[in-house]
Amino acid sequence: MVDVPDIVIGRLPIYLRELTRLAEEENQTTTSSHELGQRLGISSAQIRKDLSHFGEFGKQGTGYHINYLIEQLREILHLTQEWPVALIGAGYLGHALAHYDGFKPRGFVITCVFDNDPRKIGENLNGLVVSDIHDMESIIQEKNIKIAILATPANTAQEITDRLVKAGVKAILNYAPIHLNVPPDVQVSYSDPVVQLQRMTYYLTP
Amino acid sequence: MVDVPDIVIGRLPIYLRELTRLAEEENQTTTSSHELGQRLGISSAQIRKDLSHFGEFGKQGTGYHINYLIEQLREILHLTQEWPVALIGAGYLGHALAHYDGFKPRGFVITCVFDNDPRKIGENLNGLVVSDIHDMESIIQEKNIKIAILATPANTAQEITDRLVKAGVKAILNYAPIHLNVPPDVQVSYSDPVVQLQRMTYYLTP
DNA sequence: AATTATTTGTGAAAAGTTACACGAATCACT
DNA sequence: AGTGATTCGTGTAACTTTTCACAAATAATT
Repeated sequence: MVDVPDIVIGRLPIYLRELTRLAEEENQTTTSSHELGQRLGISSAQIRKDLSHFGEFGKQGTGYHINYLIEQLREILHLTQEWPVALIGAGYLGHALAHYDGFKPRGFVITCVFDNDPRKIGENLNGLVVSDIHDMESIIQEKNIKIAILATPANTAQEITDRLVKAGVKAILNYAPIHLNVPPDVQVSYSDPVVQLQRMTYYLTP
Repeated sequence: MVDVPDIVIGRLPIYLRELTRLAEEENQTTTSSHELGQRLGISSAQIRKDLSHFGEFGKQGTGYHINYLIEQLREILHLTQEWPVALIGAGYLGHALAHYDGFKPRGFVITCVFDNDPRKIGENLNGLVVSDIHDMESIIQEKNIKIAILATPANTAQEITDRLVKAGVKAILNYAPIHLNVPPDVQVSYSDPVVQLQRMTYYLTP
């Protein structure tokens, strides 16, 4: 279990999401690697191989008990605790993230919001008061926050990242359209809509 | 040039983004695969291999002329035209996307916005009037739109996707937390912040 | 009880991706 | 003009990831 490829880890949240759907919307208690793969456009063999890195969760002839597999995946992904998250940036995107109701049921709670714009500081954002970015480090350390969502313009992103890392943050979800330099023990995940659109236009005929 | 791996295509927009930065912010006219790789955390050999799928853009001893390489990448990715984009969903996320000023300079223009909520229809969203989703197909076909951004709740996403595909859309950027089923000639790109966070928590010690 | 149909977990093969390393071209400097 | 330093493009090797295919276990059916 020591050295599971990151590409495998990246699929586990997608399995978890679809399993939750199967349980909640289709009211199923059991599924198979074949059914899950069908629904996700992934081969059944890949799903079985992925899961086999962590143990034996299925039963020949039957498949997987959905609630049990959900529980196992939540443990593997360290989702048995709720993770507090710092949100940096209270612009339109910050608003959208602060109001998103999909975080809580899947393990995350936005706990504080920061901005450097005096007009935004003090604003109430879905129950959270926007704090001065000057206080970012102290609040993050006080609340022992390890995850941040970066929703600022590109020109401040690296500078804020450096401050987040110094404050002890170990995972950053970056919405700014820029590559971030971080130490090897800090995770970064990127979300630049234009990069995603440009990848797709390659396949389109102009 | 016929069969370039998708994983290579996915890196080209990142090269393009960093090259633009080098040109605009660092005022450089020339760079090397080594410098570009350093800045992006990618090996120089990989950058050269990636580019070699499409031609020979560099010069031994010198490297790459940035503006020329940008132009070539824009042609490869079909970014010499501006792409009109339909935005589905005028909630908080729709607002954020409609106000994002990063689309235009990188090749995309949100041209129409749809929602099914009567309170939102008619609303002015950064210069765009929100249309009734009932009119989605006719407007998309009339404007010959091939790209859509899906910013709706999960429970309507597949149904709207089916309608988009019927209307001729060939690329969908999906923010709803759900896998979409589409025909093989339609591209889908996913952006679910929770999936990205969950991938990172695997590496965090709880 | 025996037979047939499912389905898992996995070793081995196949396919895909990345890194290495080097010839060749170019540039900078003496 | 010659020497040394850069840098590209690329064939090959190393590594990673996916697919295949099958024994073993279970369930359903006769």
